[in-house]
Amino acid sequence: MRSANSDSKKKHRATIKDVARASGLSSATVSRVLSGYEFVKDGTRSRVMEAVEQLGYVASLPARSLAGGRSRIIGLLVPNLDNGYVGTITQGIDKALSSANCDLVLYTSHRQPSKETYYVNAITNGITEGLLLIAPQFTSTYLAALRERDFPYVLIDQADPTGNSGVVEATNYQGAYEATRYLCKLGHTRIAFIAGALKVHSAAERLRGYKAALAECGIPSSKKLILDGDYQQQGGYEATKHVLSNVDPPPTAVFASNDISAFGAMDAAREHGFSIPDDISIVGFDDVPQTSLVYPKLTTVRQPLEQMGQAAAEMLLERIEDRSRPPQRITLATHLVVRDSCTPPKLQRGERRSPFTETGGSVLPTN
Amino acid sequence: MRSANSDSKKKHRATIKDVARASGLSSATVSRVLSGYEFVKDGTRSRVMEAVEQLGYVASLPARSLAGGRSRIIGLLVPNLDNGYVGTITQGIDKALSSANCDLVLYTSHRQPSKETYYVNAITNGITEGLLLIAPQFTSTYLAALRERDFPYVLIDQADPTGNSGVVEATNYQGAYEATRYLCKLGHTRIAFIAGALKVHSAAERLRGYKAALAECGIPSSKKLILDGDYQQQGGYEATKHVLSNVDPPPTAVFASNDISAFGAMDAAREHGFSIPDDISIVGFDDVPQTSLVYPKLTTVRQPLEQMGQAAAEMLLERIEDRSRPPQRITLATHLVVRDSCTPPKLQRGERRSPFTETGGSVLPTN
DNA sequence: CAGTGAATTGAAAGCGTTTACAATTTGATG
DNA sequence: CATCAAATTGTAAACGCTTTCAATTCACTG
Repeated sequence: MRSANSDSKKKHRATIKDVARASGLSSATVSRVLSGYEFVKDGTRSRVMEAVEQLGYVASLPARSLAGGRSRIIGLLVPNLDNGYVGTITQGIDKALSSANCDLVLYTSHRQPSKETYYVNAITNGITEGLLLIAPQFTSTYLAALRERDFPYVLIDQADPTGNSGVVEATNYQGAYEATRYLCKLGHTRIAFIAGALKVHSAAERLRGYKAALAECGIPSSKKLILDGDYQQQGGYEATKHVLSNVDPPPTAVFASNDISAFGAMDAAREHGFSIPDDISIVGFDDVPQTSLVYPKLTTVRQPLEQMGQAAAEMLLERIEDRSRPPQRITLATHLVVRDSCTPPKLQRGERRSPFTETGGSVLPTN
Repeated sequence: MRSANSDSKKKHRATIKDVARASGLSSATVSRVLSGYEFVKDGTRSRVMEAVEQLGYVASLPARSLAGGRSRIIGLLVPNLDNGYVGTITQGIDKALSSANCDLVLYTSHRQPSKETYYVNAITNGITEGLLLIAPQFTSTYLAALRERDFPYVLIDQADPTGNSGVVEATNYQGAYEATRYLCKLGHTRIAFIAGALKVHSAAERLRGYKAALAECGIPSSKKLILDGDYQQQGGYEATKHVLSNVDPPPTAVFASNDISAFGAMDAAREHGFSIPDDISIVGFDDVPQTSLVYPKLTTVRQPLEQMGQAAAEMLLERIEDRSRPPQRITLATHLVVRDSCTPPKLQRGERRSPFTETGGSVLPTN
């Protein structure tokens, strides 16, 4: 109604045929030029490019991928978006993908809580060439379907029990070990541990690291100090609340399986009248951006989230190029980042300072 | 190589023809059933559904959208992902989209810094049915291209100068006005303002609100107290650093155009030896999740980010359904959320407390 | 029981690419 | 100059779906 073009005809976007016509070639040749085929005359190539430029032509994604070409779209399955964790990883993914000229489709895993398989079906039947999964909980359901389709995917911060998947993770065991050891060396002997969702591989590894460090420092690990958690702030809060009111004497330090639950622990400690770090030391895991926003700044184990995202995206791209390549596993190093949330414990009546007092390990300078 | 199927043949995913064959109908009928066409016999419908179920059939997205069907994919153009701002909005978008059974393709705007138009071309030629833009800076370039294609889109937290776009935003002017007024009523008379990137509409509005409140409270606004900012933490830090060292007497309060730059202001204030809120009050804008993580908890103007995302997604969906619908504009209310970062100013020698002392306005209870 | 319009289904034409396959050119060789 | 392989381009067949168009079937009406 409101159009008043000279040519009339609703302006259709340019198709490959338009380019072919404009350059006096066949659409096959145009396609070849555009997909970088080798055997095209230079003159032809430039004629095509000129027409493309002039018409503002961009290939239709659906058509291209229907015809078997590459869609250059990668799927990303995330559990949520509200904390920096996923955002930071995604940043890395985006970096790698944008240099490979790929786009990202976001899937949130809460979406079809029941029928995961259907969901995976939907993803793999889409325009997506591959899938990145950030710390998925239901690996078994997903992975079976994915592999059955021979669909390229990479797990981020989660292991595949069968070991058949591409995986990018960090040294969870080692990181937890170092953090716990750090607390021991500060003189803490009652160190509570807030576990993550234990079906997630990283959570189990961190627990292992915690126990190992305790053992090495000659501190018996106590069931009462190992608390259930779920990687959420609320969970960290409740666990800490519980341990402070029910365990006597209370722990002098809390090692939370991730930063988010460490934030919850901080809340609970303060609510309990404890000041951080004077009355209780707190350590987190991940080093999400918020760690240096909280007060006091949180000492934590840095997981190179952005790099992990980047590495995973690159791995996926390689798998897409070469389907035969066997699944790799990349483990990136974690580092303890010492900030302001830890200090040696106050001595209670009758307590002696533990023999470990030097600091050690691969400790990064304060940030 | 490793397959051992009875039928052999690399297992192709089921197509519509397979379903047709399995149900003894034509693919046209299957298509009709699947797209909810009205005039299909109940018996037919159930035969189709059965076959679909049995084969685990999911329609191919590329094929469907090539053929003119709906792809149910929405594009989202974001400036970045590292702060909670975008994440929270996206959460809302995701909520609305998932109830409409749509997926999300993520585009980051830094990607093609030079040729935006090409970028828009690429987006609109893709599988995307519509586009959501979060606070885009280069509206003019984008919008022209978008409108020329008659491509449905909605702006979030950014206005279109020409007023031809669907827009979802918050009461920026009003929010800034209330926050400033709140500071005035606490007794502050030297209130610094850290501006946002002024090409973003919201930033300009917030500045307007600040000035208006000052005027109403009879406080002359001073150029020296209006600082350049860019909505980034670093910018807030530098602006505050600057104003504290170069303006005498220094401001007793800082109103930052968004939370992120308020965090920067907090850093700078502390670095300058000021304690918050005793020596200086600070107010932010947005109410990102981090606000209650920082110490002291930040008093801020809450922008209903999640709701904004949701509203925008819904608006876009409507526009897609009915292209003729004129562009709407939704403005959601902001509220001042009082936390711990503000207090009446300490009186300097010779100063009198300002006449405004009651609190007022639409103030939400502390959180 | 013929007639009529609605309900129901099928056949086949695209949608815009990619990609065998085939045809034509070109260049070098003998 | 004939010959052969390589280089270059075109033709046309998919890809898997939606959607006209037409055909068939139904349910009534008169």
